[in-house]
Parts: sequence; structure tokens; C-alpha cells
Amino acid sequence: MLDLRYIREHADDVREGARKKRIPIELDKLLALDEESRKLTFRADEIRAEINRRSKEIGKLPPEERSKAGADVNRLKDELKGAEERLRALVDEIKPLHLSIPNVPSKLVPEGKDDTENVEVRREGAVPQFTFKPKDHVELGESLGILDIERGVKVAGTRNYFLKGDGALLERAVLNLAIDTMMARGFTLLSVPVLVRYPAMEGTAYFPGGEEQAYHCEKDDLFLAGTAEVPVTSFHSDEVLAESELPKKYVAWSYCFRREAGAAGKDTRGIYRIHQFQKVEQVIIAPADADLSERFHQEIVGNAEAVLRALELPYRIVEVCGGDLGLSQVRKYDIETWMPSRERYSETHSASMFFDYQARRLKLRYKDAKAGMKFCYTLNNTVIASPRILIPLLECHQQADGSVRIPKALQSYLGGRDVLKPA
RNA sequence: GGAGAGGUGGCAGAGCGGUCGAAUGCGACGCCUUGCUAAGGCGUUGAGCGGAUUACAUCUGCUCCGGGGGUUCAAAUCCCCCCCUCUCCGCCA
Repeated sequence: MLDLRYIREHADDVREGARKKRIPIELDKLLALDEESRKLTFRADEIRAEINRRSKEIGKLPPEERSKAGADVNRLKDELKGAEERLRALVDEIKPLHLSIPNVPSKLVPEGKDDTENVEVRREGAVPQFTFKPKDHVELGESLGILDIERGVKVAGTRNYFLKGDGALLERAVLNLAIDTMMARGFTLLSVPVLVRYPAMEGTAYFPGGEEQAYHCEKDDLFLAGTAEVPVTSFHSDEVLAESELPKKYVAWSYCFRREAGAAGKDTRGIYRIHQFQKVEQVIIAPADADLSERFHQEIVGNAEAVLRALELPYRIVEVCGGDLGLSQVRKYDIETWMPSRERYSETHSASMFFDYQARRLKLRYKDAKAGMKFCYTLNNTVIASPRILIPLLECHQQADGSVRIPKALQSYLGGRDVLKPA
């Protein structure tokens, strides 16, 4: 959510930003309604001031004169009631328009209509060249006896899976490597609730709009978060932090739940797109400073890269173009890791920068000694998400004999083993 | 699930229907005292939305004591509904 005053005073930037994001907005209507609402508010304030003034005088009157004076005030109150009713209607009309105004993308965001026009920033690591016919992760998982999709579907329905033995161990190893890397880099580990209330979903800008993607426990009116970003960014909601506490850097491991509504038939093979997965997520709550946010943005991308490098996986960094940016983002990098079976780089990480768009909704503020109350700036990025990351991990490190090499950094998490062999 | 208590400023915590945006304490900030530190003294300090001037500070109006409704000329204070939190008991990983 953008500040209405900002929208008023920077209408051209807002309009241009929405165009760049290919998001239709009704800015003129919003501005006209806002203007009307401000005028009406002013009028209502005047009436209220008069009522307050007279009420105070009545308090000083002898009791027998009070009822007559009160009658005059009641006439004013009738007038006020009318103004308030119109004002309420206006606010109801303004709110959805206001919420649908997208955050203004950075000047650095490239033009483009959708993800096909994202801009590659750079590539790291060599794409593996196989001298044999490589298997995909489903075949590898089965032959190694570590992945069981059939039983996952039997027990939990489509887009579900079991990891078994070394598969489960491998997943745990990857997650632990990610967590340890982040803690070494000064991030505080949080264990978080994933079943959250509406305001957390709304505050992080998943709602309204994303309701169809979230599992809803109706009996308790709670939602299963699709990412730890939701509880972590909400951690300090409704709080006023001291400037000296910032930035807050958190890393959290959590299960993530996504309904994948509307994705029927898409990415159905294997464990690329599933309903439940585990993710280590990094979140930074920063002071309101655009340059600083840019720096943190680079930092959280760098953190994810460190993990990918440790996993010895080839990847590329992509700058997401305007048309592929969400409502709330100022700028976003995706990291795409090479997946041999898909014969392309595919998204494994997403690093978003929001400025105060989330913080404003979450009432996440800090007190600046000089300028007073300010909304924080928030950022987040994946550190690692499993089992999606197991796809490149298994596929890239497979060997001719059907075994899979374990990268050095992972070995200590797997009892020192350097290879997984078929049964 | 049963019973009770409570939701007030950055935090803790008072609050008689009008003089309450709200005592007090802590914290923060400024100044002073002291060789440094520690400690002490004095003072300042809520937020949101408008308006004026046009500066970046000042002045001014309104709203806000969990949320919504009601009573009243006047509500933090009285009434109703909802939400949330805590305590005890029961059940339980």
C-alpha cells in the first residue's frame, strides 16, 4: 500500500509505474474521490469543532438551561450525521482503489511484458556436459530409492511425495547448510508459526488477491502460509522499533503450503511444483533508505549464491521486468538454477525489495531521532527451497553409473559420505 | 471444553460522565553537575488525518484509550455485540 499523500503528489510516477508493471489502475477516479473526501472531511471537522465548543459551554451552564442549549447541538449533529454517511460511502469506494495501486518499480527495472522478457544479469558455474544419457530427478530418485511420488499421491493426493532414507537426509542436509550459512552471516534464526491470521497475510500483501493460493482452515479462520516471509515479516508488526535496532536480519526455516490453484496441468512431472515444501527464508527489516535497501538486496542475493556455490550448482541471476513484478515489489531478482531435465535454468529463488509497501500495511515502524516515526523497509529472499533444489542437485551431480556425487560442503551433514549409490 | 480477569502512549501502569490526549514510573532526547565512568539535577517527549503559512519549523482543527454500535448537550469512564490476551481447571504432543 502506498501513502495516499504520496500518490496525490506523485501521480505521474504512480501512473508510469503501473504502466511499467502492466497493472491497470483507476488513478483519476481515486484522486477525484480523494479530493472530495478531503473536502468533506474538512467540513465535518468544522461541524464537530462547533459541537465540541458548545458542549463545553453547556457544562458551565446551570442545569435548567442545559436542555434548551442541547437541542441546538442536536440540530448540528443531524447535519454531521449526513456528512459522515457520505464520507463513509466515499471511504468504502476509495479503499479498494487505493489497495490496488501498485508500488512504484525502481528506475532500474527493465521494460517487459512477462517473464519471457526478464533480463539475465549474469551466469555462474558451468552447465554440466554429460557423456551419457542423463536421467531426470524422478528416475534418479526412484533408482536411488529416495523419492516416492506414487505413495505421496496415495496418501495426500496429487502434487505430494515422500522422501525416504538418503533422500530425507539429503533434504535435511541442504536445509541445515542453508541455515548454518545464514547464521554465520549474522542472521537470527527464527522458528515460526505457519498457521497465521488474516492480518499477517494481508500485511505481507498476499491478501487480498491471493486467497485462492492459500489453504484456509475455516473452523479457526487461520491460513497456512506459503512462505516464512509471512510470519517473519509480521514478527514486528504493530510495533515501533528503535532506529538503533535496525536492520533486523532474520532467517527462518518452515514448511510452506500452496494450493497451486489454476496451475492444473502445469509442471506436473516430478517435484518441481508441489503443495508442501520446506524453505529457508531470509528477511531484512531495514530503515527507510532506498540506497541501503539496494545494498541489502545485493546482500541477500549474495547469501543465496553462497549456498548455491557450496552446492556446486550452475545458476543465473535474472532481473525481473516490469510486467512480471508483483503489486508490492519495487525490484526483484530471481535466481534460476540449471535443471538438466528441463534443459534450462528454472526459478529456485526470488529476492524482493518492497520499500515500505508491506511495513505500511503491517504498521511496522521505527522511531528516527530526527525525523520521527517512519515505516521500515522490508526485503526477503529464498535461501534454499526443497525439494525443488533437489532437482538440480540430483540431476547435475549424477554420474554414468547412476550414482550421485555429494558436494563437499554437504558431506559433513551426511556422515562424511561423498556419493549416493543405487540400491 | 469449563470458570474468571483484562485490553489505555515507545514500554509498564493509574484514571470521579465535562477542567483527560490522559497521572506516575521506565525508556528516549536536550541541558546542567561531577576528572572519566557510574550516579544525580532540571527540562522536553503519543499517533493518524486535514487546513494555514511556507517552511522542513511554526500555528490551527478533527480523530484515536482493542473493534463496531448505543445512551448523553458531553464517554477512556455507562449499556450491547464482536475480536484478542492472560490466569485457573480439564484434556493432550
